[in-house]
Amino acid sequence: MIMRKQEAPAAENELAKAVKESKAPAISRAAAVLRLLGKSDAPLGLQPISRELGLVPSTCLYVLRALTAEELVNFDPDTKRYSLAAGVLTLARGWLRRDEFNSVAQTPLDRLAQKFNVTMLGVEIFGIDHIIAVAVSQAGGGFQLATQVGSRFPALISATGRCIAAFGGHSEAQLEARFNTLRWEDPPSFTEWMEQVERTRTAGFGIDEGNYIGGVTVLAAPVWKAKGKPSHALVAIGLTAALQRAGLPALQAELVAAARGVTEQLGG
Amino acid sequence: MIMRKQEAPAAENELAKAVKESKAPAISRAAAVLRLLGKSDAPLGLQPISRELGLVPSTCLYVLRALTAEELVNFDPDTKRYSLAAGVLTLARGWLRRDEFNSVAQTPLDRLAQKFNVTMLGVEIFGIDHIIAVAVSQAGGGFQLATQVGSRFPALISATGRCIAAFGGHSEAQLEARFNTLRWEDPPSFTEWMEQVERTRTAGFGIDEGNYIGGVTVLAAPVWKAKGKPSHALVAIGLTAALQRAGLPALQAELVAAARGVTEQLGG
DNA sequence: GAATGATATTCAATATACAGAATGATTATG
DNA sequence: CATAATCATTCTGTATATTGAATATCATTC
Repeated sequence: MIMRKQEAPAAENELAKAVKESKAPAISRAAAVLRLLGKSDAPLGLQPISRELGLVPSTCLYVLRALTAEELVNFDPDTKRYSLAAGVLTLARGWLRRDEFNSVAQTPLDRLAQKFNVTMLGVEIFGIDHIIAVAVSQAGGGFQLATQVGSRFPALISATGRCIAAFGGHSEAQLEARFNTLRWEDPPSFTEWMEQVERTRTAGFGIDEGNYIGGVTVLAAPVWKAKGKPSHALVAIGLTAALQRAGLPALQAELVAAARGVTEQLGG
Repeated sequence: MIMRKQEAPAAENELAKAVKESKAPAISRAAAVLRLLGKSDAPLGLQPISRELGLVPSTCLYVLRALTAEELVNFDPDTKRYSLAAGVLTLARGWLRRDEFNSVAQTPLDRLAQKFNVTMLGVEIFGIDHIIAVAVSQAGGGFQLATQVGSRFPALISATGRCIAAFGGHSEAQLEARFNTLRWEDPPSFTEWMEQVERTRTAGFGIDEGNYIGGVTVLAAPVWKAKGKPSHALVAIGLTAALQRAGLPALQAELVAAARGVTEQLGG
């Protein structure tokens, strides 16, 4: 009996390509396993992992064992389930310690969060594909948001997206293709959005008023590490109503000024 | 001409062993590279990396390329230097999101940090070898300490060490061997220390008064995820003088109570 | 500015990591 | 409780990842 594979799980195709093209395929597999375990809400057994990633179980087992030996993965011998281990935190700490943007941006983020009682993010931009929150500051203490560091978002979403569209040097065709994949709570039309992008270019900051999340306003100002495309952005997030009381124009001005300050400190 | 290798760098021997014994040696190499880049204060070129880890340059290059493709490593084409990339943050976020201890412990940590104006840590215990800070709370806002998540310490150091010695079920010979490798600012003798360990066993918490760091008092109370050895600990850190004013006995009692509460929530 | 040293990168032979089948171990089911 | 079904794990031949030498590229020194 001959059967064709019914459908390939999302992660499988990319991974297969990465494995083929790399001269160290085990590393691509390992990274895929780590990401899968990071996404999963519960520890996973060998089979679900290998199935989801399209890996041969025996190969997958060796990968998991190697990762366990490196303390990047935890193995529970009773349930035979795997999960991320605390070792990944140590790597993250190494990154935080050394990232220039992170150390330079933290102070202004804290200041603006305090002054305007908003949540502030510093994000790193990865082309037109996605952005990652690399620094967070939140008024009122609440430490739970610290875990948001490392969050990934589509590049073109919300206020940061308008900045990337405005300053990233991408063609309108590219932008539209990407734009159509986005999920908003209250989506703007592409032409509306392009107008806003145009305004972002002249104003020097992007604004999202309830598109991404209803009742929430997001501001973003680009930061340059070097000439060319912006490498990072400073982001302010607050309830639309509260922001209007706190003085939106003042926040806009200070956000842009802070982004310019960070850019200068980074030598951009 | 025949030459013997002069001396093996610290990391090299362990790595060589891990590579030999694993069925996925590329993963051990990748992990070693990531850790090296995490420790380094500046981006590194191919040669320094391969030299330090005892890897063949071409192999090392392939490892770095694979890690770069996975966005765990950044490559600067101008300087040809490698550094950690923000991808490691995303992994860490996956861990933080899902770790049971982390989510259960954060609230009591925040509460104690506020009430006694101390820095609170939640640490995960990795046998007699080392511990990793997995949660942090600090009074007075100061966000810079958030980057301390992921820090590694020797298991037997300071107050946590007394807990691990008291409840970990290790033999005195094991303990003494490890103890002798520790670095303290004001080292206790082994017999002094064993007395303190004994007291820790009866009191249910460990205390370090200026041994680890002069003028700083550290308290630690063990947390059990399952019967047997403690899996985590809650740690309070403060200036000795300030702690005495704030009421050390009260903090001790509340710390032990909090640890017991966390243990219960974890089903230990 | 030529020459030297160091570095990154490609290339071809081979030791070995990996795929797939076979075996144990464990859990579900009638 | 027996039997099936699923899962984790060991085993073995082979495609290939790794190695070490060769080449290319860059920086440094005289």
